[in-house]
Amino acid sequence: MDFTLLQTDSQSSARAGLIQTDHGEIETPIFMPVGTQGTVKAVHFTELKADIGAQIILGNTYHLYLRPGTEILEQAGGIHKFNGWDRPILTDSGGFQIFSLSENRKLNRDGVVFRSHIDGSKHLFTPEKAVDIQRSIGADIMMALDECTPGDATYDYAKKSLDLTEHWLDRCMKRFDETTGKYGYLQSLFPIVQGCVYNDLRIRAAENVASREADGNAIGGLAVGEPTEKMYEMIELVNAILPKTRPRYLMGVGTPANILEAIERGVDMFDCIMPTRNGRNGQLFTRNGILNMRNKQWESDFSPLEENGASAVDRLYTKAYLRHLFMTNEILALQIASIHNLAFYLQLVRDARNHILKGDFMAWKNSIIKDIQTKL
RNA sequence: GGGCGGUUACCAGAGUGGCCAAAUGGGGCUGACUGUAACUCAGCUGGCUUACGCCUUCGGUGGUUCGAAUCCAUCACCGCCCA
Repeated sequence: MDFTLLQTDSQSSARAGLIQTDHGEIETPIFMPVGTQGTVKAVHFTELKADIGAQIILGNTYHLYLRPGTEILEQAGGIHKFNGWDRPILTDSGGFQIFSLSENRKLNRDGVVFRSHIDGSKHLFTPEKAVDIQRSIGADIMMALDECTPGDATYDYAKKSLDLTEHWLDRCMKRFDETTGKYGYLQSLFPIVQGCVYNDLRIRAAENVASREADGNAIGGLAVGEPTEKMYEMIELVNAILPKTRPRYLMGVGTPANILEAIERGVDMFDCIMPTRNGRNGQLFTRNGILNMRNKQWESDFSPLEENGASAVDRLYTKAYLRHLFMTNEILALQIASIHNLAFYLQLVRDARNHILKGDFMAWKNSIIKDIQTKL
């Protein structure tokens, strides 16, 4: 994997770049739709490419390991052959599930034992195994196994958590170096900066990660309960340390405003379930803020979903019709909302990139922030 | 004409003397969702009120009772059966 830094903004830390993988190029800043189980929920790949312009999507190690399992994925010849997505794929390691499924797991220095949310069976994930599974899945970008530390963790907990993540990182890197891809193309491994909201921990974590000279670096453990301003502070702190010559991936973030603020602070890659999950739950992200499509106010609003929206669905369907589809629990509602939201997100980062290249990123960003008036 | 059953909030439908402004489901309104156990979850859904609380309700009217959605009488309407 290669990264070319094309432009750095003169008034901020925003960057425009190009990632090259064996499955194609990724223009940064980029937003990566989340496809946990090997599918971006409710969205076809044809739409993902044509309407949305997705360049890379996510998968999840924990979920793909449980179903369909590595055996099937290997038989298929890797995730790309299995699901038919021929562009880059990034897999999260299962570190987020340590956070989100905390009721169903036990942590120790060796790894994490998950009790399956499907059948209750127990599964040990070690750092080595997380790499092995991701080799079997065949992601272009693999993530190191980390503990996603809750945003409200105490200093003592955050420090112990970081100790564990750093210990696991040693082992992930070692396993990564000892193994190769199974399907004839190169895979990269991104280490992850943790440290919660504590400056000294974040600095230590960023220095540790920077020293690995990985193909790219990630910032994790943000937007998990800490104040938004703290999140921005941590991004600034960490990006001052992470190498400029490598892409920086802010994991799991966020709202449109979060993404613009993070781009300003030098982040290149994003993923978040918001456009898809919130879309399925009736929420539309637009240039003029957030719309809850179940609200009565759209009942007889026959205007397009969004004037000058980024995708075909914006012109094909009216607000009143989409509201009707949500109210009647029609599957098409989920599809339209997901496509709209993802197209909005991809357009947002595409615009950001163009304005960075053009040299007027900050002025553009400030006007957008004003327009979207996100509730978060 | 006779017999039986029924009439409860937007709908369906529990409740058959006090713990009932009334279960539950649907519908409706609003909100939440940040590396996806999520087409999910939460609140509200008679009136006034931030709340406490107060007021008006269970087809109509009139009774019995300390107290009625619940018991009695009667009227109205609906359904089924017999003639």
